[in-house]
Amino acid sequence: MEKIELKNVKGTTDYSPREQYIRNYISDTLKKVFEKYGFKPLQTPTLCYYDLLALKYDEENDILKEIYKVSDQASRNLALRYDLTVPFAKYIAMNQNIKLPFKRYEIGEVFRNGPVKLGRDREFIQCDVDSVGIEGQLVEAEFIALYVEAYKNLGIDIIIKYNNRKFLSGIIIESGIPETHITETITIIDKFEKLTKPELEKEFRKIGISNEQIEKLYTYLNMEASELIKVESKNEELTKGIEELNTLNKYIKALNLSEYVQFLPSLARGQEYYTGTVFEVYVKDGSITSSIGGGGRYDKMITNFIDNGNTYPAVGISFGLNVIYEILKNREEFAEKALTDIFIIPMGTEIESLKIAETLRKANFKVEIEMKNRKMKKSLEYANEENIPYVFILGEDELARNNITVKNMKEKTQTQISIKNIIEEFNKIVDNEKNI
RNA sequence: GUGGAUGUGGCGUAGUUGGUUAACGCGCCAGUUUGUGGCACUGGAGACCGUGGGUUCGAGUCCCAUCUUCCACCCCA
Repeated sequence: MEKIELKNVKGTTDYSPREQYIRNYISDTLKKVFEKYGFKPLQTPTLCYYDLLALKYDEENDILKEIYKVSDQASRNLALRYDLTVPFAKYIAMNQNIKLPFKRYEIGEVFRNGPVKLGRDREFIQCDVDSVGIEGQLVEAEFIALYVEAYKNLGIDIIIKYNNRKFLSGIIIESGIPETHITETITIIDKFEKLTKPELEKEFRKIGISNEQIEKLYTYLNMEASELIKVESKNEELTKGIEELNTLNKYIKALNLSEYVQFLPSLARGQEYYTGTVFEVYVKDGSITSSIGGGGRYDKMITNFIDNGNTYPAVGISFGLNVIYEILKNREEFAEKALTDIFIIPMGTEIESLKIAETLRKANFKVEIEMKNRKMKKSLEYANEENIPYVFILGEDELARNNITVKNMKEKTQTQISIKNIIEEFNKIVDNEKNI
């Protein structure tokens, strides 16, 4: 047999038990919060028809180049999904009997055949929470509350920056920039925080925006949330955007969320499909500069996708699982976390040990048994490396007295407890040590 | 896609101006007497020096190509 070189496909990674434990912890924590807010789990296939994924786009679009194409034995043109939104829209289109509003979350693998760098794989997990069929800012405020609670449960302090796309396109029109330049202008505005003023002006001028227009734009981009009420305009888009922002602000205040949010008039988010409120979540202390979550309202996308005459207003947010993992991985609680509670070392008492293991497992302990006939020294070394807090030793001596030795690895103490009352007596030991 | 780096046992590295059996740390395995751990000591396994060509009496060390990984830019999640 020929030897092949072992390596992972570019842009994919293995996650070790320790790493995956943390990743599971993150998604478990998030799922609980999602369900608390009434979002239901939805699972869609990773394998799709290529035509479904390409539907929204023309041949020129970059995203098409990033789609992994595959085919089956019948030569069907298939592809791996590149996001969770298209499958979500597809699900709604295929199940038009579902009652709106519909709220779902999905955590799943998506694939993009694009550039690879730190924190950006070609196969990665996306975590999306969306509601469809609800207009207005109430649901948006609830998404902010959800963000706050979710990150609080993960122990991460955040600040949510928000803006409104109608406001954004409104101020562009108000500044006298032609409507044909809205998208390009937004792309530049998105860099507002990153670039210096001269750099920005250079970019603006490149697409033909005059200095006067730039100045006008700037007065809006430097605005505070409290100043929005004062703005008067005949521009319908701008008026609507401001109205939505003011409504959202009202809810934010009422829900006591003000300390977690910040109005940022230059926030755009890349996607063109957003139509109203947009959010972006950042770590409060700024230790990580890229966003750790984001989302917004996209009222047209599903509507256009389904195209059956009904409207499907939608709001959705996503969580950056990878960057959350990067934040959590160095925490001590995970580094030293024991994945097993009890390690049993049988000394010629394999059958009895297995029975005891079953008893302990029924009481919800995570139990491992030494299966190799190695020296006790080696077994203890293993327990030590794995940070397993308790080792049970069952030898002929103990068995003769119906006892088992319980060893506390950290305190280096050990005592014997009776096998018959093993759960109670062990719990007692654990409780006592907690009190110390 | 453009530009720049990188590639030596499982991991991190050393290998001087090309010259006999490629070194070190960590890890791994075994032992330091019998059923007790994180230390120490002793011994051991493990590398076609990314791959393919070339130069040379001789290459991990020089040349060419190729791949891998990484870092910028671009683009985005």
